[in-house]
Amino acid sequence: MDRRQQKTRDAIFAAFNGLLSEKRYSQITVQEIIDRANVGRSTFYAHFETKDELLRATCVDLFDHVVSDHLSKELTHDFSKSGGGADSTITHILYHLRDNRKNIACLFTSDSGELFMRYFKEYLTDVFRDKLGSEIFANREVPADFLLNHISCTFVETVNWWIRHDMTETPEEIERCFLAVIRPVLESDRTQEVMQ
Amino acid sequence: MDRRQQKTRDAIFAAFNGLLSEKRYSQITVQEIIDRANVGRSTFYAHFETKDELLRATCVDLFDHVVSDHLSKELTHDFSKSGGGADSTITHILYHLRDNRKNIACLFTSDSGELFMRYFKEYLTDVFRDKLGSEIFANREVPADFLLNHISCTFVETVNWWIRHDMTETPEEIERCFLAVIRPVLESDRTQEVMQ
DNA sequence: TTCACTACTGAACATCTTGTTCGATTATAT
DNA sequence: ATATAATCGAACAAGATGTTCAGTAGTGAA
Repeated sequence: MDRRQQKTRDAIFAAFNGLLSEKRYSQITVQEIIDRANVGRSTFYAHFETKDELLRATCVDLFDHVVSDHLSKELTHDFSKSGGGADSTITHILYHLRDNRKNIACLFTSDSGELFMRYFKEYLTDVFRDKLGSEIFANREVPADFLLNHISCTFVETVNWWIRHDMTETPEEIERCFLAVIRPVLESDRTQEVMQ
Repeated sequence: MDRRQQKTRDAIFAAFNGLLSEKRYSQITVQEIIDRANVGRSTFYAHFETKDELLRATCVDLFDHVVSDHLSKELTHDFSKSGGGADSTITHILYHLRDNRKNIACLFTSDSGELFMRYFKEYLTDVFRDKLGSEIFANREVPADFLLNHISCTFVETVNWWIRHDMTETPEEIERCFLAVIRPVLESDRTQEVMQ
């Protein structure tokens, strides 16, 4: 990729991130972004069709950064009775989220929050679909995509709750909360299977 | 209240609802609303400071209409093992939601969806806090407000999933899905209490 | 009915935002 | 060195927001 493109893109991201920590998303104008990024107006629109697309791109970048390191691992282990704890994938993701607190908190709060959460959910749903063994969703009382949706929504809402608490809890405690409301669901059906 | 005020307010709500079923929230302008409501520009701003406030007021009206009939009942029964089914409060709320499908679906989809869901969650959290016995949240492995948040988020996400499925499932099936992911959580701790 | 309020009207206005266009300029890769 | 691609930035049309204000007309109470 042309260095100029990369530079422009980086400058826009940086400007946007800076602004995002100062004011609410809907208050940020394209004008402010290009002023701070020091790029021409037409250049901005050559890179992003709308401000929402810039937000989406920002989110995807962030998710990739936070999650990608752990994508190689299977996630199924985390949800099993024996899994979880300090070395689990989920805990690592939570640590990453806390490290990126400055960026993420301002995306979650204010009025970009809803969009951010939607993007986060969509991203996580894809991750969980790929990385959770399909047998987890099989033979359930509820439709597979309902359960998948429930798991990713619950994760995002858990993180959201954490951030609203200023991330005072440790990642381990948050994982415990998350698993406390997800595992019983997965196990309750397992029980049924055994009982059948 | 002055009849004129009420008339104006109703006209604005009606116009807004009509527009909401035709186009996305962010595409709707104040100009269109006042044209259709047939009120003066300054009148609109005398009633609502912003378009978002109008949306919020619309949502609250809707929630009250959908939920208020059942606010007198205790909700705790729904979550118990014996509760639920055709005569439960939750099923009734789901029926109401389906009856108001035309209004609600267009609030859920499109770009008002995120805001709508936030308002819905806030509203439901208040309802659940008041109407669920406090003992449900006591002595849990997870903080009470985490659990409360989880329940209301799960309900809203369940409804959201339902609407994305064009409400093809029956309210009873949806209640079953909702309870299938909530009850095991409430019971898993109960088990712990017994084991203690 | 009268009368003091209160709400509505609607045009006009300043201001801001978006997204596009285009000729000139500058950096890049080979 | 040169063709190519990216950027610049001013100018523009279109349209939205929110305010102001003088005039008009319902409303409720006496």
